[in-house]
This record gives sequence, structure tokens and C-alpha cells, in this order.
Amino acid sequence: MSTVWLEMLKRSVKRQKDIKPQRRDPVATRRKLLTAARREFAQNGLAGARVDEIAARAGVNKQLVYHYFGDKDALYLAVLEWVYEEIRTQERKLNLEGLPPERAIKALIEASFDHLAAHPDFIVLLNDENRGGARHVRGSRKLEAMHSPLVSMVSKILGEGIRAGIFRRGVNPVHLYISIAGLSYFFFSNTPTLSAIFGRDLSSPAEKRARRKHVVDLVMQSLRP
Amino acid sequence: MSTVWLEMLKRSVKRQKDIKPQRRDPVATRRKLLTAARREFAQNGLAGARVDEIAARAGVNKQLVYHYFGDKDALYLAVLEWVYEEIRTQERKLNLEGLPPERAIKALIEASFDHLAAHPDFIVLLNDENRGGARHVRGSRKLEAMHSPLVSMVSKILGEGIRAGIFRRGVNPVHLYISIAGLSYFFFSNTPTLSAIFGRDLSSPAEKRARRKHVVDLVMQSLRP
Amino acid sequence: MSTVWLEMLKRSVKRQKDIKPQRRDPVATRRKLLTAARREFAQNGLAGARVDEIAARAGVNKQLVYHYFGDKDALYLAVLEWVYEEIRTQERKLNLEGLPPERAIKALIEASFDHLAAHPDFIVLLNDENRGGARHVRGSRKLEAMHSPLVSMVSKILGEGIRAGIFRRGVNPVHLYISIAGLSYFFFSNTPTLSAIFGRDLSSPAEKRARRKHVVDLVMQSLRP
Amino acid sequence: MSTVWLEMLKRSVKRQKDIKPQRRDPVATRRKLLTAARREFAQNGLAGARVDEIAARAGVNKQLVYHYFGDKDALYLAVLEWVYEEIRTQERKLNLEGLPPERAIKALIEASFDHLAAHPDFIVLLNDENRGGARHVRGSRKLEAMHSPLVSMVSKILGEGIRAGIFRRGVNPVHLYISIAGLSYFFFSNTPTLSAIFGRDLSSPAEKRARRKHVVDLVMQSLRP
DNA sequence: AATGAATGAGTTTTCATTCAT
DNA sequence: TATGAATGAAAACTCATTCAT
Repeated sequence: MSTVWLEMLKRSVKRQKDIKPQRRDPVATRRKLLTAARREFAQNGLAGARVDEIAARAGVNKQLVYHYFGDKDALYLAVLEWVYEEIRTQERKLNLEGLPPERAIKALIEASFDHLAAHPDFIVLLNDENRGGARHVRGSRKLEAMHSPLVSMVSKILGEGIRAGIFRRGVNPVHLYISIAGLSYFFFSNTPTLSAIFGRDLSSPAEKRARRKHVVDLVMQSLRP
Repeated sequence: MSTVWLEMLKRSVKRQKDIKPQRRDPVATRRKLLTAARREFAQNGLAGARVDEIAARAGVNKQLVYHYFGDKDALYLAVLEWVYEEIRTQERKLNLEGLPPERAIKALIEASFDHLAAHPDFIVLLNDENRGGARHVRGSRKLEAMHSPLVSMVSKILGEGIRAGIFRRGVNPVHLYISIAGLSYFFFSNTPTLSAIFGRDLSSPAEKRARRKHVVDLVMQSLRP
Repeated sequence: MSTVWLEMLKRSVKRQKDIKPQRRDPVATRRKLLTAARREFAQNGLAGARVDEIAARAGVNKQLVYHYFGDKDALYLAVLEWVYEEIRTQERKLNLEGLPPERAIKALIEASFDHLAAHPDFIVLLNDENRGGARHVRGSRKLEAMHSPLVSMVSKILGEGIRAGIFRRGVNPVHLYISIAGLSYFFFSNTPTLSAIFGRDLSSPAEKRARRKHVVDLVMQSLRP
Repeated sequence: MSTVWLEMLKRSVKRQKDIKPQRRDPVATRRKLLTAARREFAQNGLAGARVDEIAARAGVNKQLVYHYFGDKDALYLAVLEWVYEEIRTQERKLNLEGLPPERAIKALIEASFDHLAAHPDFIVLLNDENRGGARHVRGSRKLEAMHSPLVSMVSKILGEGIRAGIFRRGVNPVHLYISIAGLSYFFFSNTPTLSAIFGRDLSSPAEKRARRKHVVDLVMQSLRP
């Protein structure tokens, strides 16, 4: 074998390494897959999402989905855990403790609305989970550990408000929490059909601002003694 | 026209209804397919639903789905039109016209809650539609024609209440309508995940009653002047 | 039942008869099916043709295909018999008997070309038949009876021409007949691919005229002694 | 580079070729699919061919058809490109340049006949393409690049023949090329129906020889001045 | 004669997942 | 870790044909 041949072989080997960098960055790969999966699941649902598409969006090989997550369902759960984690993080940041009751509730409502406005995919991701009886959520240890601090917080705030004479009695804190979430959630989750039926584009910034105000008003007014 | 003619007509009508074992009953076949599709779509979503399964549930040949509806999407739209039709029918039956404003709003909230409680699949059916940007709804002439009478009704009731001094000013009727729907909708749509997270089965009759009361209270209290 | 009702019923019954005339014209129905089938088979081939489409093109119920012809294959054979019948009719009309040999051959070539130009679907219909080993043609008693008079005619003309000293010897009449057909047939059957490859639209009238002249010249020149 | 390296490289090359039972050989798989597709398309046409059958003939999983070619149509195009490539290769090998005009034309006619005799599926494959208006051919960049050298070659040979006084003037080279192709093509493409109608098996070797001679004679005689 | 409902066996294509390197 | 080939089960949709009226 001549030197020329040897050189060519070496080059060809080298080329393979250079062109396909195979970066071997597990953390980045995992993150890219997760981001891609979040988009794909949000856009097409659990059943409608395609593993091929997720890998393509992430720019990595399809097999890595299985390597890192096991299967499509596990990947979906990982995405769910991620979005719940986001919500909890946001809730923890709220810092309602020091605020007077009225401002605390208002802050909570606004934060709730703003989070959904900023992360509309959260809603869509939850839909499939709810249709499936929350089987992923119930099976997740991580999510089990992620208790929301807000229900007890709401309970405390309500108590303070009642004692201060600014809130009425008889409001169930769990249901108030659900209502606060629901008033925003439904608006965002059903924007397309509501817009179609009302013949009015509810996705515009102006409409969102109007909705935000309405939700805050509704809840605040309802709490008056 | 002679009595003989009349007899023949009657007989022909009777024959169709009674004598035949109905092995060829297009109307019934269509209805069976629609019912089966509603269940399958509600259970598995648009992407997750299986045409095979729908035909099997209906007990008819799969091809008839295509014969009667064209394709899976058109069948889905037919189901959507059906559930919207149901809602509109219920709304028309409400008869809020004669009632005093307070009772009218209360009746509306309760009816809204009760309809979702009775037809939980409505929510689930709408989810896919919203994820897809309401493309079926927007393309449907039937749905275009099915305007809800409720927004203008709410508007009228609010006006009466304000004039009677029992409702506050400044409540947007469209958003109030959305809120009334949303407060119930979110509860039903997210029962599984909420139950999992609160560690509390929200699907029990007792919980539903509590939620119903909470929703009525919340809205009614918020409307006070 | 009031007279008004009766009138409406009568009218509705009558309407059914008038609007859907159900002409009950077997001959016309058969012909319409045959025409539609010829187009559909020519356009899509035997395998590609759709019975549904044929019925739709004919404007009659699909079942009538089976009623009149038995099945798709038999319908295809009926079309084949039709186009062969057309060719034989045209051949019989030629009347080469009285002509001098040169003019007779020329007339034959031109008629052959013109028939294909006028009935381009003939070629396409035969393609599937040839791919299938002519199984329909071989099974048809009608076609068996439709001998072409032309081969013996060509033989006779060649003989006359040789005796008259204007044609050379040694030309096989069967192969000459095949050549005359083939020189036109190939041009028409392969117009699309030839056009694509030569980058030149051979389907134009000018190109057809040029081809016709070329074919006549080629054969006539080749027969010179 | 050390001898050790050389040994490793040699071994790796060897491994790929000899040791492995080749359970993963993309090149071979592609080729097997292409061969199987060629047979299936030739036998049953584009519409009549079955992807299942192609995969079965190739002995590979059906999905690989989609993996390697995209869909049935693209596979068909790949087959077309293959058979055209074959023709062009044969044409390039002809080497008519040095021959005297008469021998050159004769060689061309014989090669044309022999190629079709050796590859009868070429005809059948083209039929569907022509029925479809050559949509695959027109969309293929590969085929666009595969110009036949023969038309200009024929043109040149004709010129030489005329100058040498052995060919007559006025023969259009494109049409001569089409005629040479058509005289053989039609014979092979319509052998079954011609045989059925003449009651004479044209597929026998003797008949083929007779046809070959006839075609050569016809063209050569027609070119005499 | 004519219609439209109904059927069952396909047919292309898709998809989650595993294998081999 | 990363890749692309390979698989098998199913999915939507098609189609020739028959049934019931």
C-alpha cells in the first residue's frame, strides 16, 4: 500500500469525524429533545405527535429518544414534569407572604393569567393528560413531590382577609384556587372556538388585556363581604 | 284522491317502520356511526380515534364511515355539530326571558354547569378542535348558523339588573358568559389532574355539588353593586 | 287528512318520477356505460380504471355495470371489441380493390395513420391487453370472427406491384402490415416521452403532418425495386 | 502510519466484506428493491403493481420501499431512470463513428432491435408513463441530463451517406430515429394481440429473426437514392 | 331496469420501536 | 453517545362486487 493510499484513508477517516461532529453532548441533546417534544406534543397532542418529527426538530437521531427517555410516553411525562416544574417555580417566586390580603389575591390572579399567557402550551399539554385520566401524572414520583404551596397560601390569605373584614366568609380555598385558574385557563384553551363562534378574534393583545382585567375584577368583587 | 291511495300510502309508511327487520336503514346507520364516533373521539381524541373502532362500536362496516361522511375529519365535524346543536337546544329551552335578573343569571350558571356535568365529552371533543385552531368549526356552515342567543340575553339581563340596582356596572357580557362557562368547564376538563395534585377525588357527586354551589356563589357575589 | 296534504303527497310522488326520469332506456344506458368505460380505461388503464368513476361518467348507477356487463373485465373486453370493430369498419371502407398498387399502399398507410390520429385511445387500450398476454382478445369469440381483410389485401397488392415492376420482391406482407401500423403506432403511443426527451412537442398538428409524410415516404421508398 | 494501523484498516475492510452475513447492506437492499420493482411494474403496470409484492419479491420489509424511495411513484421513476440509463449505455457502446454510413445505420437498427428483444420490459414500463403524459420523466433531473447521442449521430451518418451518394436526400433524422425504434417497438409491444389476431405465434425465435431482417431491409431499402 | 346501502378484502402509507454498527 | 437500517403492526382509505328494494 503506497503512502498516497494511506493518506487518503487517513483523510477519509478524519473527514467522518469532522463533518459529522457527533458532538457527544448528552445534556444538550437531552434538552434539545425535550424542547422539541414539548412543541410537538403541544401542537399535535400525545397521539398526534410523531417521534420522527421530534427527533427531526431536535436535529438528532430518532433512536436517542429511546436512549434518553425509554419511549414516547416517558418522553411525554418528562415534558409534563417540566411544565409543572415551571409553574411551581413561578409560584414560589410569587412571594405573597408579606402582602396585604387584597394585593396578595390580586397578584395571584394576575400571575396565574400571565403564566398561561406566556406558556399557552401548558394547557394543551394537560388536555391529553386529563383525557387519559391523568395516568402519567399519577404515576410520577417527581410530580407527587411537587406540591403547590398555593392552596394553603390562599387559605391563609382568605383567613387574614376575613379577619381584616375585607373578605367575606364561606369561600372554599380549593375551589377559589380552581376558579382563579379556570377563569384564565378556559379563555386561553378555547380561544379558537370562542373566536369562531363570537366572530371576534380573542387572541389579540387588546382582548387579552380586557380578559385579564375582567378576571381580576370578577374574583375581587366576589370576595367582598 | 281516493281512499285506496291513502291506504297504500299508509301501508308503505307502516311497512318501512314495522315489518322490515331494518337490515337497510340508512338513518339508523348514520346515527349509530355518529354515536360511536362521539364516544371514540371523546375517549381518544381526533388523532387517537380509530375509524376501525368507530365502525366496530357502531356494529357496521368500516366503509360506511366513508360512505356517509367522507372521511375521518368530516365525521369529527359532524360530531362537533351534534354537540353544539345539543348546547344550543338546551340554551333555547332555558327561557330566561320572564325571570327576574338575579334568578335568570343563577339559572344560566346552573344550566351551564349541569350541561357539562351531563355531557362531559363535550369538553374533550372541543380540546382537539381548539388545538387545531378551530379549523373544523370555522369551516362549518351549520355551526356558523348556530348563533348562541345567550350573549345578548346576558347583556339584557345585566342591563335589567343594573337598572334594578342589584347588579354593578362595568361587567362585560361576553366575558361574563365566558367566565360562567369557564368556571365549570375547567373543573370538569381538569378533574383528573386536579384530583391527582390535590390528592382528592373531585369526580365524586359531593365534590360536584360543592363546585356547583361555589361557582354560583362566586358569580352572583361578584355582580353585587 | 286534508286535501292540501293529499295534494302535497301526490306531487311529491310525481316529482320523484319526473325528476329522476329513470328513463329505462337499456340501449342508451349500455352505450353510455361503454363510452364512459372507454374513456376511463384509456385514461387509467385496466388496473387504474375505477368502476365508480365509469358509472359516474355515464351518469348511471354503478350496479348497472354489473347488470349489463357482468364485471369490470367483461366491460373492458366490450370496449376492446368496440375499438377493434371500429378499425375493421374503417378497413372495410377503404376499398383498395380498384386502385393501382402504389396508390393502394399509400392509401393504406395514410388510413392507418389517420385512424390512430383520430382514435388515440385505441393504442392505450391495447397496452394493457398486451401486457396481460392478450387474454381478453384470445377469449373473445367476437374478435375471433373479426379477421382483418388487410393482410391478404396487402399480399395481393404487393403481387400486383411486383408484376407491374414497381415493387421489389421479398417483402413479407404480414411484416409490411405490422410495419405500417408500427410506424404510426409508436409515434402516437410514445408522444409524451419522445417529446420530453427530444424537448420538442410532437403532439402539434405540424409535427403530426410531418410524421405522416415521413411514414408514407419511408414505406413507399422501401418498396421500390 | 505504522503497520498496526494498516492491519486494522485492512481488517475493518475485510470484516465488512467477508465476515458479516450482510444483514445490513443498504446498497444491496436498494438494488434488490429496484430489481423487484422493475419486474412488478413491468408485469402489472404502475397502477397494477403492488408495493407489498415488490417488498416480498425483494425479500425485504415493505417499509424499506418508503425508507429508500419515498413512495410508489418515486420508485417507479427510479425504475424508469434505470432502464433509460441502460439504453443510453448501450447507445454509447455502439461506436458508430468509424463505420461507413450503410454499416452504421444497419448496426443502429440491429442494436435497437436487439436491445428491445433483450429488455422487453422497457416497452411495458414506458406504456404507463406515456399514458400519464410522461409526468415522471418530465419531472426527473436525471433523465433530463441523459441526452441520447443518437439523433445527432443519425444526422451525421445521413449526411455522409448522401455525400457518398448512397442515401437519398430529404430524410428527417429525428423521424428516422423514431421509425427505427418504432418498427421494433411495436412488434415487441404488441406481440400478444398481433399473435392472437394473425393466429400465429410471433414470439418464437424464428419470427423474431424474420422481423429483424424485415426491419433492417425496410429501412435500408428506403434510404436508397 | 334502476338505485343506493352494505360488504370484505385489499392497498398505500405511517409509526413506534429495535437492531447492528 | 450516536447513527441509520430494519421491522411488524396498524392506520386511513379504496375498490370491486353483492344485497335489498
